[in-house]
Amino acid sequence: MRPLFHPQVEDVRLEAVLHALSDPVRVAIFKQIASADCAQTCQAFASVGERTIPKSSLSQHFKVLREAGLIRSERHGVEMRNVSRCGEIEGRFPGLIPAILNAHAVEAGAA
Amino acid sequence: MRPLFHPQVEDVRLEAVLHALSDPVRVAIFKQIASADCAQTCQAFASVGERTIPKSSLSQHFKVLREAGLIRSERHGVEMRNVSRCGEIEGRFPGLIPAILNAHAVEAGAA
DNA sequence: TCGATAGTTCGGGAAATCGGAACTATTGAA
DNA sequence: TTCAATAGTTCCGATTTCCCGAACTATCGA
Repeated sequence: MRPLFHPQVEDVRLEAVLHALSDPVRVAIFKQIASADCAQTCQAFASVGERTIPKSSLSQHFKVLREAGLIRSERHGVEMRNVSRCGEIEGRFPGLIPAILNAHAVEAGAA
Repeated sequence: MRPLFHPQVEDVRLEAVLHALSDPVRVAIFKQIASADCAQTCQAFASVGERTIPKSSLSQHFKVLREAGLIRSERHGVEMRNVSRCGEIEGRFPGLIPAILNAHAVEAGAA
């Protein structure tokens, strides 16, 4: 099991961020992590909306979010704790994440 | 040749917008269309940076941007004129496009 | 040491992407 | 008109990426 890779803030690529958030499951995960006041485990997302996500897929989704620089994952005992890196990204791409989260909210509200 | 499809503003999906802009060729195209003061033809993007883009791929890229609601394409004689729909999208997802274009500029500047 | 839990990795089938070749639409000559 | 040229689109096969079940790894608590 190779160690988890987290890019430095200055290496975060816009392309990777947009790609990571262009998937409904991943935005849902990211949104919850970004708005939670405590770290979220992967397990917490075994189902998103009505869909059940197999854990291999879930693991891949977390990897994409992590390697895009959107979240930070740390092992604590048997589980993984995920926190958002919104603050750091805000420094690099001001307004980007808030605008995306807001757009997501607009869409959910209007639909 | 089926007619070009343009979604209504209220049908523009965040997911589609982010996906469309998560490709380097497409952001480059969109950025130029968004900042141009006159309509751009597809032909104008036969090469992006150093790469030469085959026209079948170019056509697909324009289709993705168009169906995501980011640009409007209109046939004028033998050529296609493309303009951005930034204004409309700003009404639906405030701040989203400016934040993405700004992030793109940041990246190009820092690299 | 064993069993349980939480994730990761592997591998094969499904879906999206790329690009060359053929096709369509429009214009401007001859 | 017909023909050639230009600008895009569509088709289709090859490559790449994505999805998810099965097997594997790591850590903890009996």
